[in-house]
Order: sequence, then C-alpha cells, then structure tokens
Amino acid sequence: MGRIPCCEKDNVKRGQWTPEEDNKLSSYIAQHGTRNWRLIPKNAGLQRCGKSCRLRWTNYLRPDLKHGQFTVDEEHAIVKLHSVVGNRWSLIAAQLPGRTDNDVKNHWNTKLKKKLSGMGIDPVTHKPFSHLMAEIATTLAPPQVANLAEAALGCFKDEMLHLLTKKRIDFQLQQSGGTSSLNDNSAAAYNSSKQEVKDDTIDRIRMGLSRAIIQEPEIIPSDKPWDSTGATSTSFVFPASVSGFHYGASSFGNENNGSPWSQCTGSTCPAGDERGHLHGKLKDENGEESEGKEVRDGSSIFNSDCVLWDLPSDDLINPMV
DNA sequence: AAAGTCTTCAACCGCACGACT
DNA sequence: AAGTCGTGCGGTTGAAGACTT
Repeated sequence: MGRIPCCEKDNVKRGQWTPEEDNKLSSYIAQHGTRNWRLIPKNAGLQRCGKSCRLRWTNYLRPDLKHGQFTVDEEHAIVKLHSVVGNRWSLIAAQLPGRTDNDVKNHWNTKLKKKLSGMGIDPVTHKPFSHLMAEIATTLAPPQVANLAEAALGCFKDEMLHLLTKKRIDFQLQQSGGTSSLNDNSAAAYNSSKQEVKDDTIDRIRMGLSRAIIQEPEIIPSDKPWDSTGATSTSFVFPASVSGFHYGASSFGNENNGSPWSQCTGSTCPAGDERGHLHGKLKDENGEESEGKEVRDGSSIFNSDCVLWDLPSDDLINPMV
C-alpha cells in the first residue's frame, strides 16, 4: 500500500512562482503561520502543492533569508563543515545564518567543488589528489598501481589536456609580444604547439602520477587514518610533491592565515568515510559509542567530546542542541 | 548577430523519519 | 504493531541568463 500523494498533481501549478503567488503565500503565512502545509495552498487561494509552498517559503520568501553572494568567510565555513559532515546541507546551512540548505548545496556544486578541484583537492574526501593516489598505492601491489595509474590517466587525460593546452597557448601568446589575433601562421603554430603540448603533457602527467604513487606519504598512523575514536587535531604532513597544500585562506582570497580553516587539511578527518559521509560511530551523551545509525540532527557531531578538525562547538553559530 | 555551450539556481522528486492514531 | 500524515532532507532537473564561438 503506497502512501497517498501530498496533492492532486493534475490540479496544481508547477514551475516558477509569480510575484502574485508570492504575495498570497507571504501574507497568508504572516497571518496564520506555517502550520499544516497541506492546507496552506488551499486556504491561501493558491493552486500549488503544499510541498511546493513550503519550499518556496523556506528557500526564498522567509524574511530572515540572506540573498546574494556568499562571503569568503561563509565559503570557508562551508568547506570546513563539509569536510566534517559531508553532504548534510541542512547541518551546514544551520551554521550560516540566512542561508538555506538549497543555497549551500547549489553553491557547493557550482563553485566550491570546482575551486577545491582547482586547488588539487578532492572535494569528496578533502584530500589532495596526489595524496589519495599515494595512499591507494601503499595498499596495492606494483602491477595494480600501474593499472590504476593508467586508469586515472584515462579518466583525467582529456580534461587535463584541455586545461593545460589552453594555459600554455595563452602563455605563448602573451610571450609573443601580445599579438592576440591568430593569423594563418600563428594558427599553424597553434596547431603544432597543440600537438606538442599534448605529447609533452601526457609525459608530465605520467611523471606526476608516478611520483605521487612512489612517494611515501608522511602521514599519521596509517592503520586507521579515519579512526574517530582517537580523534586528534594532528596535522597531516604532506610529501614534498604536495607541499603547500592547505585550505589556505589566501586561496580563497582571504589573508586570514591564522584561521582554523587553514589548518583543516582533510586527511585526518575523523568523521568521514570515503564518500564524505559520517561513520556511524559517534559518542552518545554517556560517552558510549553508538554504531551504525547516523544521527539525523547532527547534534552529537558538534557536541561530542571528540574534537573535530579544530572546530570547537563554541565556534558554531547554531550548536543544534 | 546568431547559434551553440556553459553556468546558475529555483524547483521538483522520492525517500526517510518521527509523531500520532 | 501497523498505518497514516506532516515534514525534512539530499539528489536531480530544467529554464533562463551569461558567455563563447
């Protein structure tokens, strides 16, 4: 027996909300509050599904919402919180006044993910790509490592070639005295250099991957890098090939180098698994580990004795008690 | 200027959970 | 205990605008 739908789909309007609909909903909620979303559209004279009304209110019409660009501080907070709780947007949004889970999710997917990738950091694990490769390589036999490198090369080759080629061409054009228009000769040069870049780039990628794999990472006890019980704020020491990596404030256009943000390196994240999700092991209020079931409101994440990522609960705007 | 591609973000969908009966 | 209901959540979609060719 399935549950009945929240509304008659044939009789409800979908898509963009009009200012008139917004007014109707806002003024109804101002008068009657937000009890029983199923009845709200009917009573407010809207041909909308209750769920749609709730979404419109919580994500757009609520008077306490902040519209517009995310600040650098907000971005730092999002990435830092994401490294702890993963894709739990409502938890993250709860720490950012005036932002909704939808806002945070959209901003993450459209901007922050790319930013991190651009910095050489895997946005899922919050580890540097090269470190991931090194970490995997330590658990594989050499033939498997070679296969992995080949596979990785296949996956990223096109994208990397595109980026590297573009950069190189731009650089060459700059070097050639700023002649920006491509005449026949320069077009030929472009094409030949493109080929040259392609070959050269593959070699460079191969070398980079090999280095990443061969290099022994100086990491915290490798037997249980994700262990939540022994959580410390130990900083991860990256091999030389990835030195300089950090969620540096300057990388996000902020000079606040002393921020806890810049210390969050991802590799010691005690709470995430390989997909950025939380482990079930969290301490309950009695200090007992509770395994398996994730805590939906996340309160135990931020209030547990376990210090996560230099993120003391005092720093949190909404401790979600 | 037009066509094609990319990016953004509001809105939708289905699922899960807790409260209630 | 089982079913129903209201709500919250995270993933996905698609329209619209921005950008590139």
